[in-house]
Amino acid sequence: MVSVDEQMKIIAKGAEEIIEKEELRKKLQKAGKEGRPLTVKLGLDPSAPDIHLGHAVVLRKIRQMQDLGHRAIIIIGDFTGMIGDPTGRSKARKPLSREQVLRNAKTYEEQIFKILDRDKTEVKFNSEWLSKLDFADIIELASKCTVARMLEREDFQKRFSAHQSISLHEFFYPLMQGYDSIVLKSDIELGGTEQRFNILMGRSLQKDYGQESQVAIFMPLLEGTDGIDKMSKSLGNYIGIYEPAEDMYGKVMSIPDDLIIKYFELATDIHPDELESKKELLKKNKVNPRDLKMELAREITRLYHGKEEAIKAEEHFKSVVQRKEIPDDIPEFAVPSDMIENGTVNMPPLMVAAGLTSSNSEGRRLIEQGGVKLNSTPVEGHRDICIKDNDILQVGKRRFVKLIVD
RNA sequence: GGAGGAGUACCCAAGCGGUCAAAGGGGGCAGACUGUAAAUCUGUUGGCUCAGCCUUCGAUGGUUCGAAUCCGUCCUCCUCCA
Repeated sequence: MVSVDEQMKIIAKGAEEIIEKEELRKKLQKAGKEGRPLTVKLGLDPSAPDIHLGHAVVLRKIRQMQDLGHRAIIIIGDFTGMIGDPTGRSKARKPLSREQVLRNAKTYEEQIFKILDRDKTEVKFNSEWLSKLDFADIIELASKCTVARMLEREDFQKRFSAHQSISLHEFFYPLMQGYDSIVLKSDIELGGTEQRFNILMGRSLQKDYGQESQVAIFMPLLEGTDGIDKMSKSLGNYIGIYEPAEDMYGKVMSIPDDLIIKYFELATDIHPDELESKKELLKKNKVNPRDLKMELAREITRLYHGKEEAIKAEEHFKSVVQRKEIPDDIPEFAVPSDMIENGTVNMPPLMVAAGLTSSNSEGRRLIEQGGVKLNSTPVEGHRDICIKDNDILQVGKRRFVKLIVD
């Protein structure tokens, strides 16, 4: 069994805030003595089913706790999903349809086990208990929270003072999420910082229902590859956990240098001591940030694709990006015979046909800018370009096609 | 229900009768450089059979030699009042 101090250290790595640290220590001590695991709860809102490294921050933290012997309960908020979390919203969310929720939930389930330990995880839908509450139960639950307390929330506050509508049922979102904690008797609940209100509600509700309060652990938001905004699919700055190893590696290499440590902290499972030594190396300029970033890219890729794939992705990066070589496995494109005339070809339409560009004009521009290469030689002019079987056509740094000519 | 305002390219945003394929910024892409697909610098960013032509400024119908710009109708969004 790992010592309590060591556990505290690992759990605290990267966490923005833990409420309360001392309670956590006591829980860990007690659990250690009784030889039982702690129950860690994470609620997932079934509205965005594509998991990227940003979502993975909390999941990784849970995985770290699982590796310390604790167990996780993942709540798929199928019932709460019908209300929609009002957090950060300036308007009431559109409720999701029943089918939509179920479909998303299923996708989630498939994805989370790329990170979590299946043997130490239980997945539950909160409709299981929430749909069974009768009106008297709901009144009792609602009596535990005052209107003033509810309105403390910044998002409600704003909407209220701006005279925007807040439906009563939106007040129930935090209550329901808190009720989940009561049913599960959770010891710890994890969430992003934006979950502060909801998770703290769980703490006070558990106390009201005669339970020991859960410890709240808040994880910070992870910035996307642009280094500015939080990672999100709609901003296009995300690294999905299902992306091919090469893309994942490359995308990590494209993050700004000053995010390297944060990524190590939040997107990998490396030990806190190791993290410290990396910080130290970087601070004292004892390491080239590039090398550290390559290590990061390898580590993240390894987590989702395994060691072998990660090494391959690194090799690919070194050869294609650093040494500007041509990779081995290039997709082939059979050039339609009607595009060839006396062994020559009109280049822009060929690039469109091969899926390298989206219009002839774009292709022309790229050629003029020297971004198109045939067998490593920049293409000059658009028409009457000689091609032969097995020629390598390259657009930009990393789009390649092998031309097949009969 | 009443009164005003706004809808412009991937996004934000200027333009308010011709010189507008439409300023500027962001983002994207490419090139150079480098210690990286970091940073920095430069170029580029509707389409085509490309010194020319075609289609675009919420939709539609007008006025005009000529409209993103003026007028009518419609749609969507915002603000204020009730």
